[in-house]
Amino acid sequence: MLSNACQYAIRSILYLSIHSNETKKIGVKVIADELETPQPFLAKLLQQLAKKKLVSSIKGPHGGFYLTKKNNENSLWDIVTCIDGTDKFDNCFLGLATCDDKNPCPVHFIVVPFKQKLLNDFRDKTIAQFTKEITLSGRVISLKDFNALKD
Amino acid sequence: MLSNACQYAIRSILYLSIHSNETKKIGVKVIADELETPQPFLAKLLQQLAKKKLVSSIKGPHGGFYLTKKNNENSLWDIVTCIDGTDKFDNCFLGLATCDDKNPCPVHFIVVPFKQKLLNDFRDKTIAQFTKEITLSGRVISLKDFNALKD
DNA sequence: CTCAAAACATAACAATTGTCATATTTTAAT
DNA sequence: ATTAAAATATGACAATTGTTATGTTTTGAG
Repeated sequence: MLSNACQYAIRSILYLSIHSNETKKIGVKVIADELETPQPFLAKLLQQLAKKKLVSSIKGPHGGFYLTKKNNENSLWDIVTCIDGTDKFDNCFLGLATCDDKNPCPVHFIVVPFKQKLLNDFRDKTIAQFTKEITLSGRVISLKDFNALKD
Repeated sequence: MLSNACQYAIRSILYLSIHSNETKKIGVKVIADELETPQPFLAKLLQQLAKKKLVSSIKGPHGGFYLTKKNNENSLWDIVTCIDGTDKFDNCFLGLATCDDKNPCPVHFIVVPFKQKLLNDFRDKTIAQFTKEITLSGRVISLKDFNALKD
Protein backbone atom coordinates (compact mmCIF):
# COMPACT_ATOMS: atom_id res chain seq x y z
CA MET A 1 0.00 0.00 0.00
CA LEU A 2 2.51 2.57 1.14
CA SER A 3 5.98 2.28 -0.36
CA ASN A 4 8.85 1.15 1.82
CA ALA A 5 10.18 4.68 1.54
CA CYS A 6 6.99 6.13 2.98
CA GLN A 7 6.81 3.59 5.78
CA TYR A 8 10.37 4.41 6.79
CA ALA A 9 9.59 8.12 6.59
CA ILE A 10 6.54 7.87 8.82
CA ARG A 11 8.30 5.73 11.37
CA SER A 12 11.32 8.00 11.52
CA ILE A 13 9.21 11.10 11.99
CA LEU A 14 7.30 9.42 14.78
CA TYR A 15 10.61 8.38 16.27
CA LEU A 16 11.90 11.94 16.12
CA SER A 17 8.65 13.19 17.58
CA ILE A 18 9.18 10.98 20.59
CA HIS A 19 12.92 11.32 21.10
CA SER A 20 14.03 14.68 19.71
CA ASN A 21 13.39 18.37 20.19
CA GLU A 22 15.02 21.73 19.43
CA THR A 23 17.84 21.02 21.86
CA LYS A 24 18.20 17.30 21.23
CA LYS A 25 19.06 16.36 17.67
CA ILE A 26 19.54 12.83 16.44
CA GLY A 27 21.79 11.59 13.62
CA VAL A 28 20.73 9.30 10.81
CA LYS A 29 22.92 6.52 12.11
CA VAL A 30 21.02 6.35 15.38
CA ILE A 31 17.59 6.58 13.77
CA ALA A 32 18.38 3.93 11.18
CA ASP A 33 19.78 1.69 13.87
CA GLU A 34 16.82 2.11 16.18
CA LEU A 35 14.24 1.58 13.46
CA GLU A 36 16.28 -1.09 11.69
CA THR A 37 16.10 0.58 8.31
CA PRO A 38 18.83 0.88 5.66
CA GLN A 39 20.90 3.87 6.70
CA PRO A 40 21.78 5.60 3.40
CA PHE A 41 18.24 5.16 2.13
CA LEU A 42 16.83 6.74 5.26
CA ALA A 43 19.29 9.61 4.94
CA LYS A 44 17.93 10.37 1.51
CA LEU A 45 14.38 10.28 2.77
CA LEU A 46 15.13 12.58 5.69
CA GLN A 47 16.63 15.03 3.24
CA GLN A 48 13.47 15.00 1.18
CA LEU A 49 11.45 15.56 4.32
CA ALA A 50 13.76 18.36 5.41
CA LYS A 51 13.35 20.10 2.07
CA LYS A 52 9.60 20.12 2.58
CA LYS A 53 10.02 21.31 6.19
CA LEU A 54 8.53 18.17 7.66
CA VAL A 55 11.66 17.63 9.73
CA SER A 56 14.29 20.11 10.86
CA SER A 57 18.03 19.57 10.69
CA ILE A 58 21.34 21.11 11.63
CA LYS A 59 24.66 20.24 10.02
CA GLY A 60 27.99 19.90 11.69
CA PRO A 61 29.17 18.26 14.89
CA HIS A 62 26.35 17.57 17.32
CA GLY A 63 23.98 18.30 14.50
CA GLY A 64 21.23 15.97 13.41
CA PHE A 65 17.52 15.77 12.76
CA TYR A 66 14.76 16.90 15.09
CA LEU A 67 11.16 18.00 15.16
CA THR A 68 10.07 21.48 16.19
CA LYS A 69 6.67 22.26 17.69
CA LYS A 70 5.60 23.30 14.25
CA ASN A 71 6.89 20.10 12.65
CA ASN A 72 4.82 18.21 15.19
CA GLU A 73 1.65 19.86 13.96
CA ASN A 74 1.93 18.26 10.54
CA SER A 75 -0.04 15.15 9.66
CA LEU A 76 0.84 11.69 8.42
CA TRP A 77 -0.86 12.72 5.21
CA ASP A 78 1.78 15.41 4.70
CA ILE A 79 4.43 12.72 4.85
CA VAL A 80 2.59 10.49 2.40
CA THR A 81 2.17 13.41 0.04
CA CYS A 82 5.86 14.24 0.30
CA ILE A 83 7.18 10.73 -0.33
CA ASP A 84 4.61 8.75 -2.30
CA GLY A 85 2.29 11.40 -3.66
CA THR A 86 -1.47 10.97 -3.51
CA ASP A 87 -2.25 9.09 -6.74
CA LYS A 88 -2.60 5.79 -4.97
CA PHE A 89 -5.39 7.23 -2.86
CA ASP A 90 -7.04 9.42 -5.44
CA ASN A 91 -7.28 6.84 -8.17
CA CYS A 92 -9.89 4.19 -8.77
CA PHE A 93 -9.12 0.85 -7.17
CA LEU A 94 -9.39 -0.87 -10.54
CA GLY A 95 -7.46 1.84 -12.33
CA LEU A 96 -10.35 3.40 -14.23
CA ALA A 97 -10.04 7.04 -15.16
CA THR A 98 -13.79 7.58 -15.15
CA CYS A 99 -14.74 6.00 -11.83
CA ASP A 100 -16.76 8.12 -9.42
CA ASP A 101 -20.04 8.04 -7.48
CA LYS A 102 -22.04 8.64 -10.64
CA ASN A 103 -20.13 6.07 -12.72
CA PRO A 104 -18.79 3.63 -10.19
CA CYS A 105 -16.59 0.66 -10.92
CA PRO A 106 -17.75 -2.64 -9.44
CA VAL A 107 -15.80 -2.19 -6.20
CA HIS A 108 -16.28 1.55 -5.88
CA PHE A 109 -18.76 1.50 -3.01
CA ILE A 110 -16.76 -1.09 -1.15
CA VAL A 111 -13.51 0.81 -1.37
CA VAL A 112 -14.42 4.48 -1.18
CA PRO A 113 -15.72 4.63 2.41
CA PHE A 114 -12.58 2.96 3.63
CA LYS A 115 -10.31 5.24 1.71
CA GLN A 116 -12.27 8.22 2.94
CA LYS A 117 -11.93 7.25 6.56
CA LEU A 118 -8.27 6.47 6.23
CA LEU A 119 -7.62 9.74 4.51
CA ASN A 120 -9.50 11.71 7.17
CA ASP A 121 -7.62 10.06 9.99
CA PHE A 122 -4.32 10.62 8.27
CA ARG A 123 -5.09 14.21 7.43
CA ASP A 124 -6.76 15.39 10.62
CA LYS A 125 -4.56 13.85 13.27
CA THR A 126 -1.28 15.62 13.98
CA ILE A 127 2.03 13.92 14.55
CA ALA A 128 1.85 15.23 18.11
CA GLN A 129 -1.45 13.46 18.66
CA PHE A 130 -0.06 10.20 17.35
CA THR A 131 2.95 10.57 19.59
CA LYS A 132 0.79 11.14 22.65
CA GLU A 133 -1.05 7.95 21.88
CA ILE A 134 2.18 6.09 21.26
CA THR A 135 3.64 7.00 24.63
CA LEU A 136 0.38 6.63 26.57
CA SER A 137 -0.80 3.36 25.06
CA GLY A 138 2.48 1.71 24.18
CA ARG A 139 2.41 1.63 20.42
CA VAL A 140 5.24 -0.03 18.54
CA ILE A 141 7.33 1.60 15.81
CA SER A 142 10.27 -0.80 15.71
CA LEU A 143 11.34 -4.28 16.65
CA LYS A 144 13.28 -2.75 19.52
CA ASP A 145 10.10 -1.26 20.94
CA PHE A 146 8.50 -4.64 20.69
CA ASN A 147 11.31 -6.33 22.58
CA ALA A 148 11.32 -3.57 25.18
CA LEU A 149 7.63 -4.12 25.86
CA LYS A 150 8.23 -7.79 26.45
CA ASP A 151 10.72 -7.12 29.26
CA MET B 1 -2.81 -0.52 -3.95
CA LEU B 2 -3.42 -3.31 -6.43
CA SER B 3 -0.81 -3.66 -9.16
CA ASN B 4 -1.73 -2.76 -12.71
CA ALA B 5 -1.55 -6.44 -13.49
CA CYS B 6 -4.14 -7.27 -10.88
CA GLN B 7 -6.45 -4.46 -11.95
CA TYR B 8 -6.33 -5.69 -15.54
CA ALA B 9 -6.93 -9.25 -14.38
CA ILE B 10 -9.99 -8.34 -12.34
CA ARG B 11 -11.47 -6.23 -15.08
CA SER B 12 -10.93 -8.89 -17.72
CA ILE B 13 -12.51 -11.58 -15.60
CA LEU B 14 -15.52 -9.37 -14.95
CA TYR B 15 -15.64 -8.68 -18.67
CA LEU B 16 -15.59 -12.38 -19.46
CA SER B 17 -18.20 -13.01 -16.82
CA ILE B 18 -20.53 -10.61 -18.58
CA HIS B 19 -19.79 -11.42 -22.20
CA SER B 20 -18.62 -15.03 -22.42
CA ASN B 21 -19.82 -18.53 -21.61
CA GLU B 22 -19.06 -22.15 -22.53
CA THR B 23 -20.28 -21.60 -26.08
CA LYS B 24 -19.01 -18.08 -26.57
CA LYS B 25 -15.28 -17.63 -26.23
CA ILE B 26 -13.47 -14.32 -26.60
CA GLY B 27 -9.93 -13.71 -27.85
CA VAL B 28 -7.31 -11.60 -26.10
CA LYS B 29 -7.39 -9.06 -28.88
CA VAL B 30 -11.05 -8.27 -28.27
CA ILE B 31 -10.73 -8.17 -24.50
CA ALA B 32 -7.67 -5.93 -24.59
CA ASP B 33 -9.37 -3.66 -27.07
CA GLU B 34 -12.58 -3.41 -25.06
CA LEU B 35 -10.83 -2.79 -21.75
CA GLU B 36 -8.12 -0.64 -23.32
CA THR B 37 -5.27 -2.59 -21.81
CA PRO B 38 -1.93 -3.56 -23.40
CA GLN B 39 -2.62 -6.70 -25.37
CA PRO B 40 0.52 -8.82 -24.83
CA PHE B 41 0.54 -8.03 -21.14
CA LEU B 42 -3.08 -9.07 -20.80
CA ALA B 43 -2.34 -12.29 -22.68
CA LYS B 44 0.29 -13.18 -20.12
CA LEU B 45 -2.08 -12.45 -17.28
CA LEU B 46 -4.87 -14.52 -18.75
CA GLN B 47 -2.46 -17.42 -19.05
CA GLN B 48 -1.59 -17.13 -15.38
CA LEU B 49 -5.27 -17.07 -14.53
CA ALA B 50 -5.94 -20.06 -16.81
CA LYS B 51 -3.22 -22.06 -15.08
CA LYS B 52 -4.95 -21.47 -11.75
CA LYS B 53 -8.33 -22.34 -13.29
CA LEU B 54 -9.75 -18.88 -12.73
CA VAL B 55 -10.57 -18.60 -16.42
CA SER B 56 -11.06 -21.30 -19.03
CA SER B 57 -9.58 -21.32 -22.50
CA ILE B 58 -9.56 -23.21 -25.78
CA LYS B 59 -6.84 -22.94 -28.36
CA GLY B 60 -7.23 -22.92 -32.11
CA PRO B 61 -9.58 -21.14 -34.47
CA HIS B 62 -12.73 -19.86 -32.76
CA GLY B 63 -11.00 -20.53 -29.49
CA GLY B 64 -10.53 -17.97 -26.79
CA PHE B 65 -11.16 -17.29 -23.13
CA TYR B 66 -14.41 -17.79 -21.27
CA LEU B 67 -15.84 -18.35 -17.81
CA THR B 68 -17.65 -21.50 -16.81
CA LYS B 69 -20.30 -21.63 -14.09
CA LYS B 70 -17.60 -22.84 -11.76
CA ASN B 71 -15.22 -20.04 -12.74
CA ASN B 72 -18.00 -17.62 -11.89
CA GLU B 73 -18.16 -18.91 -8.34
CA ASN B 74 -14.65 -17.72 -7.59
CA SER B 75 -14.03 -14.47 -5.75
CA LEU B 76 -12.09 -11.32 -6.47
CA TRP B 77 -9.81 -12.41 -3.68
CA ASP B 78 -8.84 -15.50 -5.68
CA ILE B 79 -7.71 -13.20 -8.48
CA VAL B 80 -5.72 -10.99 -6.15
CA THR B 81 -4.08 -14.03 -4.62
CA CYS B 82 -3.19 -15.38 -8.06
CA ILE B 83 -1.67 -12.17 -9.43
CA ASP B 84 -0.42 -10.03 -6.55
CA GLY B 85 -0.30 -12.44 -3.64
CA THR B 86 -1.65 -11.45 -0.26
CA ASP B 87 1.35 -9.80 1.40
CA LYS B 88 0.07 -6.33 0.78
CA PHE B 89 -3.04 -7.13 2.78
CA ASP B 90 -1.51 -9.32 5.44
CA ASN B 91 1.33 -7.04 6.37
CA CYS B 92 1.42 -4.11 8.76
CA PHE B 93 0.67 -0.78 7.14
CA LEU B 94 3.97 0.61 8.40
CA GLY B 95 5.89 -2.52 7.48
CA LEU B 96 6.46 -3.84 10.99
CA ALA B 97 6.90 -7.56 11.40
CA THR B 98 5.57 -7.52 14.95
CA CYS B 99 2.38 -5.51 14.52
CA ASP B 100 -0.83 -7.07 15.78
CA ASP B 101 -3.73 -6.32 18.14
CA LYS B 102 -1.50 -6.94 21.17
CA ASN B 103 1.43 -4.90 19.87
CA PRO B 104 -0.12 -2.43 17.49
CA CYS B 105 1.71 0.11 15.38
CA PRO B 106 0.42 3.68 15.63
CA VAL B 107 -2.01 3.28 12.73
CA HIS B 108 -3.02 -0.31 13.43
CA PHE B 109 -6.50 0.39 14.75
CA ILE B 110 -7.20 2.84 11.97
CA VAL B 111 -6.20 0.48 9.21
CA VAL B 112 -7.19 -2.97 10.37
CA PRO B 113 -10.99 -2.59 10.38
CA PHE B 114 -10.90 -1.30 6.86
CA LYS B 115 -8.64 -4.02 5.62
CA GLN B 116 -10.86 -6.57 7.30
CA LYS B 117 -14.00 -5.30 5.63
CA LEU B 118 -12.34 -5.07 2.25
CA LEU B 119 -10.98 -8.56 2.59
CA ASN B 120 -14.37 -9.97 3.58
CA ASP B 121 -16.12 -8.34 0.67
CA PHE B 122 -13.50 -9.53 -1.74
CA ARG B 123 -13.50 -13.05 -0.37
CA ASP B 124 -17.19 -13.66 0.19
CA LYS B 125 -18.71 -12.18 -2.94
CA THR B 126 -18.54 -14.32 -6.07
CA ILE B 127 -17.70 -13.07 -9.53
CA ALA B 128 -21.28 -13.98 -10.47
CA GLN B 129 -22.63 -11.69 -7.75
CA PHE B 130 -20.49 -8.83 -8.93
CA THR B 131 -21.62 -9.41 -12.49
CA LYS B 132 -25.26 -9.35 -11.48
CA GLU B 133 -24.70 -6.01 -9.81
CA ILE B 134 -22.77 -4.71 -12.79
CA THR B 135 -25.54 -5.47 -15.24
CA LEU B 136 -28.39 -4.42 -12.93
CA SER B 137 -26.90 -1.20 -11.62
CA GLY B 138 -24.74 -0.13 -14.54
CA ARG B 139 -21.24 -0.43 -13.16
CA VAL B 140 -18.33 0.60 -15.33
CA ILE B 141 -15.33 -1.59 -16.16
CA SER B 142 -13.92 0.34 -19.11
CA LEU B 143 -13.92 3.70 -20.79
CA LYS B 144 -16.17 2.21 -23.46
CA ASP B 145 -18.77 1.34 -20.84
CA PHE B 146 -18.58 4.87 -19.59
CA ASN B 147 -19.17 6.32 -23.02
CA ALA B 148 -21.98 3.87 -23.68
CA LEU B 149 -23.76 5.01 -20.51
CA LYS B 150 -23.59 8.58 -21.65
CA ASP B 151 -25.48 7.83 -24.90
C1' DC C 1 42.08 28.14 12.07
C1' DT C 2 42.15 23.51 11.54
C1' DC C 3 39.66 19.28 12.07
C1' DA C 4 36.06 16.17 12.29
C1' DA C 5 31.11 15.26 12.58
C1' DA C 6 27.28 15.73 10.68
C1' DA C 7 23.76 16.91 6.79
C1' DC C 8 23.43 17.40 1.85
C1' DA C 9 23.99 16.12 -3.12
C1' DT C 10 24.73 13.14 -6.86
C1' DA C 11 25.08 9.18 -9.18
C1' DA C 12 25.74 4.27 -9.68
C1' DC C 13 23.71 -0.25 -9.07
C1' DA C 14 20.00 -3.88 -8.15
C1' DA C 15 15.41 -5.69 -8.03
C1' DT C 16 10.87 -5.56 -9.21
C1' DT C 17 7.16 -4.54 -12.24
C1' DG C 18 5.32 -3.38 -16.55
C1' DT C 19 5.63 -3.85 -21.53
C1' DC C 20 6.73 -5.76 -25.98
C1' DA C 21 8.41 -9.29 -29.42
C1' DT C 22 9.02 -13.81 -31.18
C1' DA C 23 8.38 -18.47 -31.59
C1' DT C 24 5.68 -22.82 -30.55
C1' DT C 25 1.61 -25.64 -29.92
C1' DT C 26 -3.10 -26.79 -30.49
C1' DT C 27 -7.20 -27.33 -33.20
C1' DA C 28 -11.25 -26.18 -36.15
C1' DA C 29 -12.33 -25.48 -40.93
C1' DT C 30 -11.49 -26.41 -45.64
C1' DA D 1 -3.57 -33.15 -44.83
C1' DT D 2 -3.08 -28.21 -44.96
C1' DT D 3 -3.89 -24.01 -43.33
C1' DA D 4 -4.87 -20.37 -40.32
C1' DA D 5 -6.53 -18.71 -35.87
C1' DA D 6 -6.03 -18.85 -31.58
C1' DA D 7 -3.63 -19.82 -26.84
C1' DT D 8 0.86 -20.73 -24.75
C1' DA D 9 5.80 -20.11 -23.67
C1' DT D 10 9.94 -17.68 -23.44
C1' DG D 11 12.77 -14.00 -23.30
C1' DA D 12 14.19 -9.17 -24.16
C1' DC D 13 13.57 -4.43 -22.95
C1' DA D 14 12.00 -0.25 -20.21
C1' DA D 15 10.53 2.13 -16.13
C1' DT D 16 10.11 2.49 -11.45
C1' DT D 17 11.57 1.71 -6.86
C1' DG D 18 14.83 0.38 -3.52
C1' DT D 19 19.60 0.39 -2.16
C1' DT D 20 24.41 1.56 -1.85
C1' DA D 21 28.53 4.41 -2.66
C1' DT D 22 31.12 8.59 -3.08
C1' DG D 23 31.98 13.17 -2.67
C1' DT D 24 30.75 18.18 -0.95
C1' DT D 25 29.30 21.59 2.34
C1' DT D 26 28.39 23.32 6.79
C1' DT D 27 29.67 24.17 11.47
C1' DG D 28 30.85 23.37 16.35
C1' DA D 29 34.98 22.21 19.19
C1' DG D 30 39.68 22.35 20.39
